[in-house]
Amino acid sequence: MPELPEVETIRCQLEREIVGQKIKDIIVTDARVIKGVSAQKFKETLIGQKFNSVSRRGKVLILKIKSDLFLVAHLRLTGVFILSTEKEKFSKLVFVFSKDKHLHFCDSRVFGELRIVDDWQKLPIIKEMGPEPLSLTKAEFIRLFTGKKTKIKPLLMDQHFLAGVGNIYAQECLFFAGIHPERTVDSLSKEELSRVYVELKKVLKKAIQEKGSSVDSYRDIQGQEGRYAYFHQVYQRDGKPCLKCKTIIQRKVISGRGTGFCPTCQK
DNA sequence: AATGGGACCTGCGCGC
DNA sequence: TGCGCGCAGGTCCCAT
Repeated sequence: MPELPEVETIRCQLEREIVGQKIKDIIVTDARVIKGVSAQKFKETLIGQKFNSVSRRGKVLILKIKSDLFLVAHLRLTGVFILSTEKEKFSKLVFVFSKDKHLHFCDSRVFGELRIVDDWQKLPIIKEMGPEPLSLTKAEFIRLFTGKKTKIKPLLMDQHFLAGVGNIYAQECLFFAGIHPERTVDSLSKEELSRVYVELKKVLKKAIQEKGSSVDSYRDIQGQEGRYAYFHQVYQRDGKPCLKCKTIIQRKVISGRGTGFCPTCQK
């Protein structure tokens, strides 16, 4: 499932591969991924246009066409962009740039969405989104968390609170910070919060460097797997020994989400 | 204010 | 080998 590092990887690759490319045709095989307008209207609006730039806010991709025309993509759980002229599994829609340049939007669970907007900043998901973790200073991060009574892990994943962190990176950063995912934020000392800040940034940066975590269907736009799953300490490692202390990693559902943690390393 | 559960959707892993 | 069941998960929405 794509979180900030995966979406950033895709952003960067799309920027390189499709900016300046003219959309010659769009083939829609499953119109459910198009939100807000009909497939016909979607095609009419985009065919003949060029992508100008690709940016990211949280887990949302913003493909700029003109100052008042944007394609906004949310991959949700299983959405991927794949650059390929072959038939692709779960392909829902293809942007045709030329005979040898096709961009598929594939999504096995069909939760992902593509929409056309004239101002992406007006979208509720954007307006209600918390700050970018990689742009926050330590002081801002600590101020943001201070006084919250919620459990730390669901708060890290709350997009209204902090943008881009999902189930993988919330778990991984708490492992490195040595914090139990069920600790309430107001029980954390400044020093512990500071550790969460430092480890979150480290984990996100390292994951971007490794092109994300390929769990589920996530691939980069060339169809390559991200390598960060090799570095996972707790995510989907329940029943296995902790890589630091050999204690068996536990799994617990916290606020409805499966959560792995080391009962020895995380207090 | 904060938490919980359902809905959306379907591939996949598991048990038999 | 094949079938059926239920889990997983990001986000939104409603209820408590």
